[in-house]
Amino acid sequence: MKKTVLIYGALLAVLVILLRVLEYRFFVRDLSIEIYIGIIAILFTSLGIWFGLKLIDRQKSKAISQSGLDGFIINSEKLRLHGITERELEVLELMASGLSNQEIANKLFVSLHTIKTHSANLYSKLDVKRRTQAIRKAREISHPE
Amino acid sequence: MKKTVLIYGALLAVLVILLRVLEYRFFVRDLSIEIYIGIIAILFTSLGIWFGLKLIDRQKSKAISQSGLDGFIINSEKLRLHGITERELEVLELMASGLSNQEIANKLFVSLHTIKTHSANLYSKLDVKRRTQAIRKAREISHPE
DNA sequence: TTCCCCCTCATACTTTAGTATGATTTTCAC
DNA sequence: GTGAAAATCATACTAAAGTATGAGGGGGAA
Repeated sequence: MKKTVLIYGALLAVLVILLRVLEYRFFVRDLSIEIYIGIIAILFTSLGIWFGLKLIDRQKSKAISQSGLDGFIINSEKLRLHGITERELEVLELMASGLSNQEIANKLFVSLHTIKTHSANLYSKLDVKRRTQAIRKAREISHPE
Repeated sequence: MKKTVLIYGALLAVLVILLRVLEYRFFVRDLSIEIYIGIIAILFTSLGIWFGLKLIDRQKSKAISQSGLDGFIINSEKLRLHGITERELEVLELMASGLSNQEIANKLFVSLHTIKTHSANLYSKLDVKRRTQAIRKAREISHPE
């Protein structure tokens, strides 16, 4: 956690320095400073959005998993017995809602690779081969009868 | 939606101008430009975070409004209203049971190509892009509420 | 009988999904 | 603070899924 802060701090510093250098190299006070400021603004707004979403996502997943929210498939308790983790559960739910791996990755702010890893683990835990089977099995486990 | 963008854009512009004015009034190029940039960076990072949160909020309400379902027995009648044929229905059911296209093809004694054609037609009739979405949508149509 | 719909099959792609393996980093309990 | 479990990201594949387009045969309705 502290490392993360340091990294972000460093990144920010680097960006600032880089911008400074750019200013001297290319803008040389000739180019309207408004444009310069605009660039900085956009850059850091993006950074902020990304950072904010990352943070929120972390909080959210914790909160959701406890409130037992949302009527979908998932009976967390029963699925947990199969060794399925919190994150895998999230991925499973999004899968069941019809999203592609890429879309899930965007939604959770992680890479496509990560989603693939999660889903692969999920499949082996549920003893299935495909996402459609995983969805089906999860439903069976959650709502037996 | 377009209005929102305009509002935010205007807000951003105002901020930029304000910063520009501030620069002339108080900093007058004496104060180290790094600090100046830093302030801008922090400001816009905050703006970004706030904006990101706004976005998330909107997504969340949408996502929640569309979930909820249960067992999946397909109500042919209702699906037929969407122009889905008998064969397509069969394919859909087998899909929902987690079979691959190849497996479906074997089961129905037709070629893989045929299954792909059926599923493509199915998707366009259900207005979806993937099999998981088709399954979900079919379930929604069959068991509304 | 001719037209239209359904089912079938095909070629030739592009895009996602899934597998195998390895690595780093967090987190949490002991 | 160590160690184990989770989560992340990555490379490099192979295997499915999905898209676009065309085409032939069969059966029912006009």
